[in-house]
Amino acid sequence: MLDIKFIRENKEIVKENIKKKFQDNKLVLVDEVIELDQRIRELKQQRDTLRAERNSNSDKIGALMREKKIEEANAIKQRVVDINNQLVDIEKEETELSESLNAKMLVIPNIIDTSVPIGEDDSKNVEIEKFGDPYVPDYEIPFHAEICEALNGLDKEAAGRTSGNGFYYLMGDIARLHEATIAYARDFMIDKGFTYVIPPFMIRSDVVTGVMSFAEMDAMMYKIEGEDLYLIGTSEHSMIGKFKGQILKEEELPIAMTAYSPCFRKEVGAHGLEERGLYRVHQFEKQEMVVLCKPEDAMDWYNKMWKYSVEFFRSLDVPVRTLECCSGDLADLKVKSCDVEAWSPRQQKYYEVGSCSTLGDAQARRLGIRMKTDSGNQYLATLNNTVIASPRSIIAILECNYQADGSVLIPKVLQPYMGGKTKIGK
RNA sequence: GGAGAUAUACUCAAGAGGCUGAAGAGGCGCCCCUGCUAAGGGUGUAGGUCGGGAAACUGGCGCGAGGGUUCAAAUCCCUCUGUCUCCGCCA
Repeated sequence: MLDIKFIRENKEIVKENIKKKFQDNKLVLVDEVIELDQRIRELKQQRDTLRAERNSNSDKIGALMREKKIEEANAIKQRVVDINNQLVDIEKEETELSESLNAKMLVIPNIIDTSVPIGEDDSKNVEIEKFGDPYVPDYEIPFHAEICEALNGLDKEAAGRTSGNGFYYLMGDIARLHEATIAYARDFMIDKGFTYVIPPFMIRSDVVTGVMSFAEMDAMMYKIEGEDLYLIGTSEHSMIGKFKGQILKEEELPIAMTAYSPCFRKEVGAHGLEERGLYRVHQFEKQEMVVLCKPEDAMDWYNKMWKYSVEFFRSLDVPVRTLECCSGDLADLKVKSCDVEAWSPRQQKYYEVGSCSTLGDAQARRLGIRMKTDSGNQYLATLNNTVIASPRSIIAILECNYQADGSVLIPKVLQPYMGGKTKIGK
């Protein structure tokens, strides 16, 4: 969400930005928003003048009542009743226009960074850099679910019976590997100076609607029946919700947190979950980075954060690349975003394991997250990035460490989290 | 889940329909005394947020949130939420 003042003063920039995102159908919104804003401010003036008159009259009534001048007081009362009647209409129009303004403001996209490549859809995303050698062994690597099953580590059939498609039982060393990656990710981020946080895994509807659109909500969120609670789709929901409506002190910033949470997603419209796999499932666990900082520091944090992801996967010996999101593929709230993709020696291509984004101050403006400064309050920048999402991430570990004999070597950094084990299988 | 208490500005805290943008204190500024620390006295000061204005200034809103009653609500009524205490239940 942009600042209405910014739109007023930078109409052309906002329009240009919409074009860059190939959303020309939204161009009309800019002028509509400016007109609405103009009209609303006029109404506000009228409303406030009337209210001021009412307030001063009410004071007079109070004074007259004390002096027991009932007649005079009653005459003024009638005047105030008239004012109140006028106010009803003005306030009604103001509310309607404000709602309309707000709805339009929500869909005007955030101003993207000048460095964002221009392109219509994800086919125009740009590979930025590769890290590590995308190695392909001379023996065949099975599908990850088959590796797991061969190691007695996965039962999707049973999960299908208990919970349906998109669920899984992880077992034995595979379950332990899953948990080890999360624990290692947690400690990795703590070492980088991030504060470890375990947030609520369910949030109320007012928080949900604050952090996402209704369309996203329908497609992602599970609702608890009979309660005003939703299962979180990512810890970002409760982590950003934590600060909703808060005014922070400048000296508290930046706030760099690494949150653990299970994540629950309906994945409606994901066109059928990949049945045998762990790639897209309804339930997974994630270690996340969430940063709140001053707007001027956002780009530094952004660059730091995606590099942490790269460093993290490289410490597991998984080759990765960074893929920058082009303008058309960038969500409306985002200023800049890139995916970190892991190498799959089986498919011989990279696939997404994490996503790093800076939202500028748009998310904070929407949620009222501010910082107190000497010259008034300022909206903060918010950023988020995946450290690791498992079980998706263990696909990379399994494939990259698969041996010809069917066993899987455990990356050195994970071994302490696996009780010293160096491999899974014989 | 039951019963009760409570929610006021950076903090503590008064307030019970109009004279309250909100006493008082801490805090903060300046001055004095003392002087290794701690403390004491005097004096001054602001207050959140959204509009209008070049500015001085000015208006609205605002006392957990949302509604309602009233000419007028921090104060009365309703709903919701958080926190605390007790009881019950349970990882």
